[in-house]
Amino acid sequence: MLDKRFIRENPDVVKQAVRVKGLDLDVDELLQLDQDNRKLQFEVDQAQSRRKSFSKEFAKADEARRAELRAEHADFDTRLKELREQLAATSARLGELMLLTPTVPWEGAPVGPDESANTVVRAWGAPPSFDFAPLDHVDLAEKRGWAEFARARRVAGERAYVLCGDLVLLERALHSYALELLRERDFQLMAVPALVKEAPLVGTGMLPKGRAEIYEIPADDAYLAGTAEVSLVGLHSGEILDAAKLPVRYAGISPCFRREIGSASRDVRGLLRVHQFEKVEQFVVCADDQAESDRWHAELLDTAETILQALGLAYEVVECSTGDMGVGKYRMNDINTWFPSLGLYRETHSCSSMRDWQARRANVRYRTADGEVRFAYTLNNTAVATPRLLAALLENCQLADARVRVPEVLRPYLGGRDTL
RNA sequence: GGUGGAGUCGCCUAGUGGCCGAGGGCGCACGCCUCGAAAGCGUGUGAGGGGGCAACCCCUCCGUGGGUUCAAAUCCCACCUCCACCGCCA
Repeated sequence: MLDKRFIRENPDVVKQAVRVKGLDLDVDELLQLDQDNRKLQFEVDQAQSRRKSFSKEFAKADEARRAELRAEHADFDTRLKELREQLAATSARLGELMLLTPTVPWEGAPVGPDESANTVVRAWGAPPSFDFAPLDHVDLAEKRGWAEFARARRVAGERAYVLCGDLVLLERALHSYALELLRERDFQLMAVPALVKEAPLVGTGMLPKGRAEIYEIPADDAYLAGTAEVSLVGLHSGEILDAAKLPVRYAGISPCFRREIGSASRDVRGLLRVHQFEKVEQFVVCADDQAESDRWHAELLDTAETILQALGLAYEVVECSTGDMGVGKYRMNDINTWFPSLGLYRETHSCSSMRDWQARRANVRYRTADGEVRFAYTLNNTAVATPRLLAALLENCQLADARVRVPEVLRPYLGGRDTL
């Protein structure tokens, strides 16, 4: 969501953002509605003001005068009611459009319709070379008795999986390592709800646009969140934070649920694209200062890269194009990790700067030292999302005999074992 | 699942239809006093929207949404959250 004043003053900038992001939003309609809405608001305010003085007079009036006033009121109230209805209609429509307004992307983002326009900004590590025929993560896991797919699907349908034995421990190890790293970097560890109400989903920007992607539980007016970000933003919804409390840094861990409705029959094999997964998410609320936000963006990226480097996984950092980054994002960098079985890099992390787009929706503000109330900036990035990263780890660290070498940083969480 | 109680300006609290245009206390800020501070005294103390060149003015907000009424923090309905107890349960 954007500042209405900004839209009024920079309609062309907003239109340009709508265009490069490939969105469907009529900015002129929005501006017209905004103008209509303000006019109506003004009229309603004035009518309301008169009505108040009527009521005061009524309290002091005698019966004869009261009858007169009642008669005058009848007309007046009809008109006020009409005005109110018009105002409700325009402001509801305006609100809908406001929820679709995009963050203006940073000038460095490649302009393009989708991920095909993304560019690689740097790469780290070399894909491993094997002197044996490496297995893909599915074959490897099944060979070791570490996963069940057919049976899992009997229980939970397509894209379901069961992790078994050491793979359960390895998954935990990845999360434990990520949480510990983030704790050392002054992030507050948070285990948050995945079962959430509608409001935080709207607040984060997952709704209304992403409705098809979210599991809904209508009986309880609830949803299953696709990321811990939903709860983390929601925690501060409606608050005015003390500037001294900023930046707020969270490492949120939660199960995540995605319907993958647009991915029918894509990546149906294995652990790459599943409906339920486990993720440690990095999340920051900071002051509305672009330079500071940029620093946090870099730090969130650095933490993710530190994790991948510590795991010894080759990756590339991608600058996401305007068409790929989504409505609310100012800047987005994906990190793609090497998957030997695919022979390519696949997304394992996604780092986003939202400016105040999310904070405006969720109404997260802060008070500056001189008492001014402002919307905060928010950022987020994956730390570790499993089982996708688990699959990468298996494939990259496999040995000729189908054992898996454990990266050193995970060994403390696996009883010191160097292979599984 | 059931029963009862409660949600007011950062915190506590007053408020049972018009004197609430929300009072008081705490906290906070500024001033007086003081060598300095504390205490004391005084003044101020929310958010959002709109109008005006401006000083300033108007409207909305007492958990949320409806309703009754000329008029709602106050009455009615629904929902949300919290507290207590009962039942069930990891």
